[in-house]
Amino acid sequence: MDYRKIISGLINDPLVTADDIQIAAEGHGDYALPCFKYARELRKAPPAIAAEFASRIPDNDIVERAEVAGGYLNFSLKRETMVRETMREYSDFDGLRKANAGKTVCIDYSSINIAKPFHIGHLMSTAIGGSLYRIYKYLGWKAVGINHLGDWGTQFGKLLAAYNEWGDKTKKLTLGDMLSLYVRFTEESEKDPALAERGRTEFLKIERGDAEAVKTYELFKATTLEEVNKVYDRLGIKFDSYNGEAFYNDKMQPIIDELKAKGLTEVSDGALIVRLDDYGMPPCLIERSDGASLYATRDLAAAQYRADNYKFDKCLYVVATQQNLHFRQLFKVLELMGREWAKAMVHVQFGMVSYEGQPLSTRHGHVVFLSDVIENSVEKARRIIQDKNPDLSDKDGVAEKVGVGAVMFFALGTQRIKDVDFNYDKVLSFEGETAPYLQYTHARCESVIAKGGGRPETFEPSALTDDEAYAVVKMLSAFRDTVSEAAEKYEPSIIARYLIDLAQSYNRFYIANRVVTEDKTLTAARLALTAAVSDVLKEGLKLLLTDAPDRM
RNA sequence: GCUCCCGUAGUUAAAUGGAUAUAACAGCCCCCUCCUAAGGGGCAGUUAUGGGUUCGAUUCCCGUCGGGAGUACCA
Repeated sequence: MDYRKIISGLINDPLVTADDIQIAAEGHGDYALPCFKYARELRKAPPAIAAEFASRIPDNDIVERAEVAGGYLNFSLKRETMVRETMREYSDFDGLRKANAGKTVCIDYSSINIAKPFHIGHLMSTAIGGSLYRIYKYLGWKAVGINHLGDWGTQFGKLLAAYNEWGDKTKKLTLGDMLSLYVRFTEESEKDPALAERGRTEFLKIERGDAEAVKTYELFKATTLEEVNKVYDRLGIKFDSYNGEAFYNDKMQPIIDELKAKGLTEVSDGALIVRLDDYGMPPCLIERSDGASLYATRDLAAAQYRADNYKFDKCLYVVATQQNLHFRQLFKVLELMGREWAKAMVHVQFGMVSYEGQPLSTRHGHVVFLSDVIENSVEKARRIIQDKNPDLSDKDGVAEKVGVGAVMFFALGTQRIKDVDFNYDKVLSFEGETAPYLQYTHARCESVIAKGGGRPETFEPSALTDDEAYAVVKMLSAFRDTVSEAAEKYEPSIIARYLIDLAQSYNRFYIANRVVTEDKTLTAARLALTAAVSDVLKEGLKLLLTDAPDRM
């Protein structure tokens, strides 16, 4: 039910629209209409206007009473009606899903580099993108998850040279091996120019399709993906495409030709550029003076490929805020090329990740591996379970869910634009506004439901009109709008905030009231409320890449 | 220099232009003979700064200060 629309309809004044109705402040009923802005037009004081509106409201099934408070008109709903309606429809997404059926969203996220460690710098893109992927799917979109691999460039020639020189071919290659080979190559090639030259020639071999070189390059790629996929599996992250830089190698020329044909390019200092002075941006580099393609060229080709193959309605790039200029340039060039779909592209940016106040640096060893973070978090969860609930069955399974949840919430709990300084104290905090708190509340609900004999078939809405229960019902009624808003703003943290508020309201209810009592009617109603909270917590957490165990 | 982003309790964060700015963590104090205390309650403590727009500004606009990022052949 859209209460704003209903209330504005009851007032029935051309000046008052549904958007004017807002959620009332604490202790002022359910909805409120500030009447200040009508004062000029109606030439009356706001309180008088509020009183006038109040007097017009006919008897109805929705609004219990309308009270004037200063310049506000406050509405209290008929709680029983509100409870009945909310409990019937709080999790009904059919309308939304129908409206979104047939829409496609491409989400470029995680986008790791081959042969580089998977560290906490990749956490944000992976978590935000993975969450958005689930949110859009939940709302009925077709989502295409794209891991735009960093799998091309001269560094692979260097790595290949290093591997041929020092690599132990008898052992199974690991990501760690590749990292140390690369570091060693960088160090030794500073002293030995011949080595640097070998790196270049090895890369040429890959480019030209030399069978041996390509085979080793594929080994690097497969090895990286194999290790990284273990982390993705733990996090429940999925991709529909791993087409990365290498994939677009042969797809850039048509774009370059078109840019030239349309007169958008010029040659400057030997490089091919698109001037963007008119838009307050530095030029977009298309080709280096030696003829090689660049980042932007590849991304133009990738965008075209996605438009052609997925026919997206939206195309999201979940990439750090540092690359803001690159994406503004990219979108502008596409627009200048006349691509209608350019305005459907969004850079979903997020803040810098640092570690103990210092920027992350693979070269300086100032990194934290994501798998280590997850392992530490799961380990801490295991200790807490051992301490608090040693008889729990499937301790490892629960520890895994709680540990992973804590890490995901660290990434998804606050607005993505905020910079984050990674520290273990924060990630490993399991109290207060955290995933374990939400999981705990969910487990508490499930435990109560089990004690009460399961989920009731029917219940009496009038038994949930006390303040604590009603506050929970109001939270439940906001679930659908919350998920929609998170999708519209590309902001999973909106769901995280919401779940915290929901859990807090339920925990207050739980402390103030006994659910399972002698009173059958009351018990059924409270169990129904508990079940609803439990379901929303579970569904909501899933959207945040977190599983909620039934016991913990 | 120019462009973009961010400044809210000690700390980390909330708040479609609305009422007394809301939580969590840390601190102090309470609550398990009672459905999971990973919980609940209480105390204390905040909008960088100067203007402007508005009935009303944490929110919008301009300036200042502070922090971060980017700024031609890396991605």
